[in-house]
This record gives sequence, C-alpha cells and structure tokens, in this order.
Amino acid sequence: MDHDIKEPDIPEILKSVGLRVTPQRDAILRHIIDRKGHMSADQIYRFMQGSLPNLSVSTVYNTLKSLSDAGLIREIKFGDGASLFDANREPHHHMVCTVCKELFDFYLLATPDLTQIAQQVHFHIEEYHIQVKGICDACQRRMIDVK
Amino acid sequence: MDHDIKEPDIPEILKSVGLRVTPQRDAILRHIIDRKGHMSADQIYRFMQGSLPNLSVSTVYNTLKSLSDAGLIREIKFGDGASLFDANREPHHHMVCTVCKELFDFYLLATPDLTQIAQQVHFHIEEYHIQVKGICDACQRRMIDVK
DNA sequence: TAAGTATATTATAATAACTACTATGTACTA
DNA sequence: TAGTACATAGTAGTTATTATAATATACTTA
Ligand SMILES: [Mn+2]
Ligand SMILES: [Mn+2]
Ligand SMILES: [Zn+2]
Ligand SMILES: [Zn+2]
Repeated sequence: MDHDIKEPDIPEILKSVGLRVTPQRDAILRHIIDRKGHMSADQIYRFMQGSLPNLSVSTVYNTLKSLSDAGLIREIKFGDGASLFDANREPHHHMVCTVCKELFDFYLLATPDLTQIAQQVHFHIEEYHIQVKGICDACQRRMIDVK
Repeated sequence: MDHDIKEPDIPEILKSVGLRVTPQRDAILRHIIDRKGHMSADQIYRFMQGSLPNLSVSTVYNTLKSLSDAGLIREIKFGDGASLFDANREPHHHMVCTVCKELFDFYLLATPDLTQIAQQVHFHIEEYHIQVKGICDACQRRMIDVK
C-alpha cells in the first residue's frame, strides 16, 4: 500500500443505508466526503459537469435529499441563500462570516441548559443548532490592512 | 382614562429612528407590535387587505427591511419557508414545532461559552441564535390522544 | 403654507432556490 | 437474463424575495 489513509468505499456506504448505487450518487457522495467542507447543490452540480455532463439539477437535489434522509450528510440552512451540505456528521455548530460568507465549524465544550427550558414548556427537542454571525479572522485582518 | 396600558405612539417610534411616517409603515409596525407573535411578510400583506387594499407586496418587504435595519423588529430565518418578523427585541432564541410549525420563544438562563470558542479561532461574534426543532406540548398531547 | 425635493409606494418583471411531473433508463432481484 | 421497482433527466411550476421605474407623498424651507 502506498498510502495509509483508506479511501472510503462509497458503494458500500450507500448499500449500508439501503440506497441503490448509481454513478450519480457515488460521485456526489464521494465529492462531499472528499472535500469535507460545506457546499451548495449548485456548487455540486457545477463541479460534476466535468465527470457527469448529463447530470441533472433534479438529481443533485434528489440525491442530497436521499443522503440527508439516510443520515450520511447533514443539511445546513442559514436562511441566507442556498442550503449547504456537510459530510461532517459529528454534532457541531456553525459560524458564518458576514463579509466573505464562509462557514466555519465549531464544537461546544459544554452543552447549554436547553433541557431545563424545554422541560418547563414541555417541548420535546429533536435537534438544535447554534448559528453565529460575525467576522472571520482573515476578514478582520483584511479590514485592518485597508485602514 | 379607560385603560392603563398605554398604546405605543407608532409615528413617534418611526421618527425616533429617522424613518418617515407613512400610513403603510404605521399600519405594519402597529400590527407587528400589537400581535406580538411572529409573522411572515405574506401574512402581514394579507392582513392589511382590509385597511390598506392598495398596499403592495414590495412595500411590505421594503417596510420590514427598514424596520429591521432600524432595530425596531427582528427578522428570524429558520431556513424553512418564509422569514418571520418579531417585535420582541429582547435577546432570545426560538423553538419550532416540526408538527404544527409554530414558533416559540425561549430565553437562555446562562449564555453558552461561545466567546472562548470564538477567541480560539479569532472570530468576531456579531450575534448568535439557537434554533431548536422538536415537538410542542400541544402536538405531543395530540399524538398521545391518537394512539 | 406652498412649492421643492428626497424618499416611499406601486406595479410589474426578474431572480434564486427549489419542487413536481413524467417519460425514459437502469440497478438490483430471483 | 428478464422483470420491476426505483432513479434520472428534462422541463415546467412554485415560493419567497429583489430589482426596476414611473408615480405619489412626507417632510423641509422659503
Ligand atoms: Mn459543519
Ligand atoms: Mn421571538
Ligand atoms: Zn470572512
Ligand atoms: Zn406543535
């Protein structure tokens, strides 16, 4: 073996969640897992033009929905612009830079006391997501440089 | 005086933030403040049909933007469906019921340790919002009844 | 208090991000 | 190696919102 990092077996992952293996699903899931970051349906669609020129936008959306429903990826809706898809399935939250629009992960050291609040109003929490807006390091530096 | 609760002086509020007083702005801000809850641009537009039948959808959007920019109302984007507008300017977060889609306020007892995390990655936090998804009390009861 | 002007409103068109529909194609099953 | 249930492609439709431009009006100032 030339490299220690094992490539994920995408067809096997798809089968494991009961999804049929198609070239479209294979390519889209592979791309999301490879790139690790957050990407929109349109970004995925445009990236695929090279390898799958006949891929339709509907298929991108259908695939992303299937992958999300199966729990293989996570959909992040910040309300501004398109949904972003994330291969990182660990529970984490997001900070978005209002300048460059880039999305950054963050992990909470201690979980906030939502359970207490939820119990008071008898709300059954399924999931929660902390959305932070602000300015990233790079954009802060850029603003200082301009001054 | 017949009532102790003083009606808010809407024109005065608009002037105080440097906005011109128009019948459209007066009516929209009054409605949002009166109803207290969360409402979409379309809900506001439809409500206004009675009193301002010539009101245009653009004006609703423009007004909501002006009011938000002025800090008189807050826009909440959950990513599903339309933006909702909130007259409640106190810092608070939201729980949405996945069954009935109703939005509930909640107030955090202790602020989560976001500042530490932000300092580590040198992110300048402007605002944050905790979005909780789950099932509200009423819908939980309804589900038990059906069983 | 009557222009004057900057701003607001209206109506319509345009856009972004999906979602629905349906004919065709294909991955899995037995 | 069919048969069939499911997936894909292409197109049309929807929803929520933004852009444009002509008309109207709130506030200023003489
Ligand atoms: Mn992430
Ligand atoms: Mn609220
Ligand atoms: Zn940035
Ligand atoms: Zn409910």
